[in-house]
Amino acid sequence: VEAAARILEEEGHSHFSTNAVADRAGVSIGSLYQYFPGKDAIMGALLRRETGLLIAEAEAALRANTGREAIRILISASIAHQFRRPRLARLLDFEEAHLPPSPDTQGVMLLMIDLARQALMRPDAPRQTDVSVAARDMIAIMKGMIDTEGSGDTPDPKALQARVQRAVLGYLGRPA
Amino acid sequence: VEAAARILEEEGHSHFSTNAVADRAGVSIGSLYQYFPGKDAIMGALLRRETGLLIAEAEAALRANTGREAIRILISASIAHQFRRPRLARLLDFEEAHLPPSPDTQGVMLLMIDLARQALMRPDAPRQTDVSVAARDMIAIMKGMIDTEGSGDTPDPKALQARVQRAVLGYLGRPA
Amino acid sequence: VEAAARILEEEGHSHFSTNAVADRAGVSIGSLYQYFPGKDAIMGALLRRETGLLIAEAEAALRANTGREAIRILISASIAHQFRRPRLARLLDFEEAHLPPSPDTQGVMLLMIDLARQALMRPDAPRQTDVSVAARDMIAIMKGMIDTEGSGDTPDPKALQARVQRAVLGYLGRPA
Amino acid sequence: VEAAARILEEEGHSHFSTNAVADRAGVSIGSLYQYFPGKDAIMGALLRRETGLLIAEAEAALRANTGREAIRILISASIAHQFRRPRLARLLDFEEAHLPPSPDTQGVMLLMIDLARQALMRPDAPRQTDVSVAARDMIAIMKGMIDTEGSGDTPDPKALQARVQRAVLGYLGRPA
DNA sequence: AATGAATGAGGTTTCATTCAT
DNA sequence: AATGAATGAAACCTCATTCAT
Repeated sequence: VEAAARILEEEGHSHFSTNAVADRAGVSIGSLYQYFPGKDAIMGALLRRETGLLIAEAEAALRANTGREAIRILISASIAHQFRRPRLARLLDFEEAHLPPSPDTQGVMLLMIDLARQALMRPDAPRQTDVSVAARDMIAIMKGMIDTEGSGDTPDPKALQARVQRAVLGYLGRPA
Repeated sequence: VEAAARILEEEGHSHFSTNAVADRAGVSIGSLYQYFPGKDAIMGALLRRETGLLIAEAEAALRANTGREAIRILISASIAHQFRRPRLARLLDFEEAHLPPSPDTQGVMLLMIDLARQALMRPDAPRQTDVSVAARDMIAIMKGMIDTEGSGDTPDPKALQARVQRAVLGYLGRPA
Repeated sequence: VEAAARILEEEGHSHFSTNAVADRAGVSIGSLYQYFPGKDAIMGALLRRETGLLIAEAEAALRANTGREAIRILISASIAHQFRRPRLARLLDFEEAHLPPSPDTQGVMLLMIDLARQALMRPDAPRQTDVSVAARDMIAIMKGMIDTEGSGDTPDPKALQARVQRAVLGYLGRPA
Repeated sequence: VEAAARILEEEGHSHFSTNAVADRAGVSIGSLYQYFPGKDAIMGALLRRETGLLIAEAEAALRANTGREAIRILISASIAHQFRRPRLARLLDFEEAHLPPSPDTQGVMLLMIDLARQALMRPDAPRQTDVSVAARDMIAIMKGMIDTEGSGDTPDPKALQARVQRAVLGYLGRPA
């Protein structure tokens, strides 16, 4: 799985082949197929591994004391996720969107939206006309900003966090 | 080029092959190679063609009377672009981000950011500490929201325009 | 198709691969796939080609003047088929029996049985209690004897014809 | 060996792999290779095991009182063999014919022919011009009919025995 | 200028066999 | 004696590209 991750981030989507993964991992192609039923399964395992930490951190938002705190956690979890392995995170984002839907892999975006919705229903959160739509927009804003910053070459997580919060709270605080 | 577009939006990335494009276009593969040096060149031409209208519409922002009007135009141009051919726009977005960077193809994002910057420098626009950063964020927010809405199945350009404006103006109007 | 035939008869079933066929035919593997959609299609084409003459000759039985003459024709067509390319005929027999059933390829045996039935319904043919069963048995007897002789090393079509006729007429002439 | 048999008859020739056999047998692939030198050896052992009973029953023909009785025994032994495990018998038939010839495995047919010859030399058997040829034809007829019936879906051993006897005795009783 | 047959590197996957444990 | 992870040749097939016509 780590071999797959490295190929994706260092060589890009088009060099991601089962042979390349086996080579990188230092095992034979036959061994690769003893642990994964096929190419997609490798992608799937990588996706699950990479999103695992994001999900775990994002779910900490559920245990926050306030809605604003929950939102902060969602943002910082997303930023941390993106900054751990920027190129990889972006490529996997695309895979997630274009893979055959499955509860296992397709769900990160939906889960994030759901967490956002729960945060927005806290009493201290800015009241929204349609919480579902607001949650979706919120995640979309975060994603857009974090992805864009991630592709730049002078990433600054601290500053990014401040700006994303500004955007999200600006959106939420403004009447629809 | 139109054949390439149709294959992408109807059959997806994995069916996009030079032979398929030639077939769709009703010409021989040989002829295809007399007009394009290779597969990437076809993608590039499509990318330029598709972003052409977006750029033209977005540049109308330069001729707006006010900064707010310019921002509205940038947003509506982006939404119109996305809604013209939703699937195609999303796929090309990915290609744009992952193709070998070239001034020709990678430039749309940069151009949009530049237009946003000019809009933010109008006297009536909300004053920003760092106009370049704000312009980049603004475009990132737009992109994020428009892309996400585009993947849903009940797209509503009018409502989307309102929400994107809410997000952008919310961000811009809030102190950094 | 001829390359496929030669591989089967000279090297056997286990050496029959798309690469081997392409090699034998003196073309690249890519070219092979421009003419056949897959491995099975090559087998299918070979099967049709090889059984074509058998069927044509066997159908001459329909135009025979008497039932006995029709039977003679069925036998001689089968023998001629087997003696043209003995090993190939035997291997294709197996393929026919084990390929996914399709009217195109599965039908030879059934067609032969049907022709036999029509022959048995001629007025001069030995009367049978159950013509369908007799026809099936008749073809089975022919097949068994011709296959066995074909795998020997001193094949003698003339003598074989006489013996198969003896077997078939012996069976038909004997009360059930 | 029984695992091999089950795979062949339940899943067919294409699922017959050493790993599958080991799995079915509930042993490791390593253990399999301690008892059999290779894949072919497994096939060979199965072939010998399956033909063992056929041979034993067929050899009872030697102890029959009359030639006609011996012939009846040969036929019923063959039918019993086919009906015990129809699909398996047919698949092994093919293997037998296409494996590298060896006295061990290729011999069943020859043995049957020899038994038939001995039966034909009994005083009460229909006199034949060439006993060897007649014996070979006799076995070929039996094989052809039994194999064909075996591939149908309404097998009836009793009726088949009657028809095979009719064919064999019809052949033997008719002047060459 | 147009054609499309031909090419072959390279992709995914299977499976008979080995060998360190 | 038993295990099963590891191997890699080889199978099927695709597709970007070339080039003689």
